[in-house]
Amino acid sequence: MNPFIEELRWRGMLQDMTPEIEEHLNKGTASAYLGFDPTADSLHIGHLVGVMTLLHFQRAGHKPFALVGGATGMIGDPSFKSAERNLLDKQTLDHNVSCIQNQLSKFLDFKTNANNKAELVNNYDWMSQFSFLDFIRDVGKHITVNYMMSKDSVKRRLEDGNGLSFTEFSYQLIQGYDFYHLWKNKNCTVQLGGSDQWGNIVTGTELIRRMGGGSAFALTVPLITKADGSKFGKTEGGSVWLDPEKTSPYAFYQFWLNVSDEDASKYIRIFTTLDRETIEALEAEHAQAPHLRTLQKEIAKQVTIMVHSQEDYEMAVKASEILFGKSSTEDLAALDERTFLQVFDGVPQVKIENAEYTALTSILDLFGEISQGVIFGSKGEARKMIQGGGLSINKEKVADPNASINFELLQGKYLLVQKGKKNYFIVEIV
RNA sequence: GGGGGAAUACCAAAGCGGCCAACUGGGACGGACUGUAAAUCCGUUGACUUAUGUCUUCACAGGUUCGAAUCCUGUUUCCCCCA
Repeated sequence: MNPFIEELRWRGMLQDMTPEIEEHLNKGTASAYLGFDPTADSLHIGHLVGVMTLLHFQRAGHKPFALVGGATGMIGDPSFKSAERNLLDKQTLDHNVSCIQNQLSKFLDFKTNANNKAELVNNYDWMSQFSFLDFIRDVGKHITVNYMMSKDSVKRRLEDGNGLSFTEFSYQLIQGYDFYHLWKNKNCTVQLGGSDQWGNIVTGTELIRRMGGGSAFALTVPLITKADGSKFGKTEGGSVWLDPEKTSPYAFYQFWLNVSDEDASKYIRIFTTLDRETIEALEAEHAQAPHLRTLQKEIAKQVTIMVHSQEDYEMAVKASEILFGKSSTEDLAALDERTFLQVFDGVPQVKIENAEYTALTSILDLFGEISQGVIFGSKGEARKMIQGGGLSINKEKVADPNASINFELLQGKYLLVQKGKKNYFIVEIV
């Protein structure tokens, strides 16, 4: 029985672990690391699982290392990818590394005076010191190719005929060496990671045994899935990023709010730090009145606040109420301009000259060339949508495409156009 | 190498001289219902337009015909059978 492992277990975050890890963690403060691949200049919500794992580790009194793969990112992990990766150039990589480091610093406690202060490391710092010859002599010598080829991640690539380059093949050695390096220099005895990392991690423990004669441990977290089988963390717009420039706090909040009931129980355990009693109480509440979506709201709240801020959360709630609640034209008109623009941050905008606007004779004309195809590709398309009852302006449904234009402009200059349920556009009359 | 078959819109799949911008299913997009859900039901789905219209489509290039996705010739690709 180890508190950290128990915590992961009831949260459904335990996939696999090496045999003696519990006894090891029970001995006192241990150190563990978890790696992040700098494939982009922001983390996305998939990475959050790793972040939470480290967070629980630190909360259990242990010392977490967040490793950003400045070196491994140059190679590309073959794990469960179907094809060879494109390599990023050094400059992009540097940029990505610093962005990700910056984001990570928000989640773990890097400032505490306690001895389990979180630390940020970059494997480029030690890997870049290595010459190729030194590496293959000092590290490569300890691991056989047979061993490396027996990994599922490599086997799969060999079997499906696409093959993999020597570069990607050697990935597990680099990652394995990271573990050895941290074990040797930072007394880091545990590596945490997603279940797809198991093979790489074990190569690390193997290296530690052979090169250092020591023992080290591994624990993996399951891959996050969705009940309907589609990929977790994706929306029509692509990944859900932690960077507010890439995914607005509003969109971020919405993502969590739209999680299905089946997934909500699972996610609230993984992505929030709420304790077991609280979660079970929320689940009971949710079961009583599923339409209130208690679980989704709580997840969305917790995660939005953790990743963004209290203010961003409140703004997202406000925006959601306006966009999806029973708000009316009056409610819209009552917003001050600042709030209005914040709520509709990221919504596509069209600017129309006042003279042109007043010259329009029918609603349909608004979607002709004057709006540059932003809202509709053509007038015919707009007409169909209006006839299908799918268009609202200022929250009021437009029924007749030929009706004349007679809208109250919000803030004296905006029109809020809604296409379908979730697509909003702002027309600004200038 | 010989013989046979197929190529249709995002996908699958009908059509086999005019009634075909092309049945139907899936997907996508809208609507109703609902919990900003699932299930269900309804509508749209070549383009532009809103007239009861024009234009561009049924592998590609030619041809027959008043008229072709439908017939003929050639080309390309794919599948099957025999060697």
